[in-house]
Amino acid sequence: MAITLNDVAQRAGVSRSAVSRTFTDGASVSKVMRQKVEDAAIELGYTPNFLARSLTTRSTKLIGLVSDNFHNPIFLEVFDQFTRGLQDRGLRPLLVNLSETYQASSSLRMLQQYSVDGVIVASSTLPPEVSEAFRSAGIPVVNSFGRFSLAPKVDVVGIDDEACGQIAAETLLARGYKRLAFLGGPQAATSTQSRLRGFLSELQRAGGPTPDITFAEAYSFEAGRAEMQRLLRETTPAEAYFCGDDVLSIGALSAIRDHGLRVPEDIGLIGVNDMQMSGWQNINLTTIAQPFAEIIQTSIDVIVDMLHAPKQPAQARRLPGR
Amino acid sequence: MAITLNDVAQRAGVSRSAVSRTFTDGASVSKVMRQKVEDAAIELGYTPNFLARSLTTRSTKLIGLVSDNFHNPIFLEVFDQFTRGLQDRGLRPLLVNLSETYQASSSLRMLQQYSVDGVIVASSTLPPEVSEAFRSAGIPVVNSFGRFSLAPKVDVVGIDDEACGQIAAETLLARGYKRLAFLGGPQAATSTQSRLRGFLSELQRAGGPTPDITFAEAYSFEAGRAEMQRLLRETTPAEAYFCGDDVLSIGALSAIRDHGLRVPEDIGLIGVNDMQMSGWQNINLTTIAQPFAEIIQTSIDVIVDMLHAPKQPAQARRLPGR
DNA sequence: TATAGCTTTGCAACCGGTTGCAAAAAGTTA
DNA sequence: TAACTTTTTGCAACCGGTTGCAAAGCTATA
Repeated sequence: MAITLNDVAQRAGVSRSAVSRTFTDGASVSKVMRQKVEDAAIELGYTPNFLARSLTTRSTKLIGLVSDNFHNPIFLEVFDQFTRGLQDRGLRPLLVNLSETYQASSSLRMLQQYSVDGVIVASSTLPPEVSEAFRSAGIPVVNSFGRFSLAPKVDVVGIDDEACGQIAAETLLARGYKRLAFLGGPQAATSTQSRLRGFLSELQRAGGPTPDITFAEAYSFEAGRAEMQRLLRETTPAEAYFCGDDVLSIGALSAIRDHGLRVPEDIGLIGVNDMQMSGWQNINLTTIAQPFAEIIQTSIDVIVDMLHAPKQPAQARRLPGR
Repeated sequence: MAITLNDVAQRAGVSRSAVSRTFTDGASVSKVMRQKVEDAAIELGYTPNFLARSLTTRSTKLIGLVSDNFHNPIFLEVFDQFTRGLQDRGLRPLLVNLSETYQASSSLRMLQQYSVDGVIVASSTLPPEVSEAFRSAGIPVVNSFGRFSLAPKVDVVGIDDEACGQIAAETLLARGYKRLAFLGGPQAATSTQSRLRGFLSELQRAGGPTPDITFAEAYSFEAGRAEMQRLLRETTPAEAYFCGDDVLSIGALSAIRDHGLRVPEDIGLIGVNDMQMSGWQNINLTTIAQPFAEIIQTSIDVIVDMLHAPKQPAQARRLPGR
């Protein structure tokens, strides 16, 4: 069926090792030998089998890309950049979609079976145990968009959620809003908690009044809309809201406009993520940009480093938004 | 390093083949043997190496998922469903992001090197040659969201673009609009052309006037907005527009509203795709739903069938929107 | 021309599995 | 208990590559 090393060796009238060596860089082959082999290879249309090779070299160039976030549009950009970044370095993303039906534990076993060289867990919501399981199985792993910690068990690259909260407070205050409020994502999420912490500390520093604090059920349009509707109906709305993320903000925005109020004149609003669509003129949301490109680049750098020098102590990095 | 077949065999005091057989279903192993092996395997934490196995079984369960569409938010849903569908059937998606820097030809070679069992090309814009290259290399391939053809060289599963155009005309006419217009995606795209054809034929059947026809530069917000702005400025706008897709429509929508006109009172608008966000209350777009789930399911079914019975004649399927 | 030193090549074992085949073990039947 | 089936098991070859080692080939030097 497919052309193998043997076929080429036979065709070129040389040994199998000779063929192998011409396709391994750094191996010693003479000019004439290389020529003979390459001619035969081209003639037959030979391509070395990476998987067979990986058996002895113990490197598949396969990287597990594990995520559970297939609903927030921002993640399409994330996948785009991850796949390109990996491809550029000759690595191949094996995509794993974690869900209720496909659990982290089976993904670990699966990725082990495929001898991936490393794993990138790209998710802001998966618990750290998921990444840790890979590490204790001896697979290099980095947790992108994971939560920051001073003594992380695995390498983490994420945004600085506290800084986000500070920027939000700063920006809203600078624009003249006084009575601010926090409309977070799910209360249990650490990203929510960290952003809240940063938001509060900056407010305190600036001497502003304590903000109202509520949480939406999820990082989704519907949740943001529902919560803002409730706020407008049941409370005296604040002058400006710091919302959990852009999708949430857009939901809140729709509720505010439906209520006959204008943004930013009547109510201020600031989101997080700087998704493409936040800039669309009919949405036009003020938002804190996450350094997606940097996070992804750094994550890839980290995993690549680990491939060469495994078992450094884990390190958590957080990059500031703007 | 990792636990291998040999380790388990030794630990259990049996032959290598015995171990292999306990992990191959359909092989003949006695109760006691199986027990001994499984005990040893659990004790050592053994997982069979899929890649080594694939060498002899000639099946990797790897499926290349090739796309160039990492910007239209609808594709996040597409990737979500593809990955889940493949996982459910024990297949593993190897993601390939085609772009200027990563060409189709190198992806073919790469996927060959990884001995993928099959390839799904998920794109409405890639030329058929891309899929055809896989087929002529002997790799089972299906082109999802590809263009329909009566004598296709590879299997295609896509929407019925002509039917889309008809539905659009029907719907707009039924809602009382008379002077319709077509605001398509890129003129060169066959999807654009087919939708136009269906749109025209239905208008003709219904005896409506010939519509104005223009094209946007791309399937994007900016392109839709720019083209609609031009139309509002330079022409007498039609009563209703059939737009290339949802993102385009949302761009057009924003232009219309900025121009002080209301949808649907002043101008009608209908898109294609039924993206999640089209239903968001502050967008609220009328749109033709594509049967994404069916297309993806069918694509997977087709590729799975090919794995078992390769080399059926290629067939193009098109599923109607609604 | 003989010798030393470096480069190139092939042999054979190995990576972690599978599988056809024949021998061994177990189960049936008379 | 013997003869015959059927099931289970191990041996050894193989999948498509890589690589340590020693022999062979070359070049340079004396």
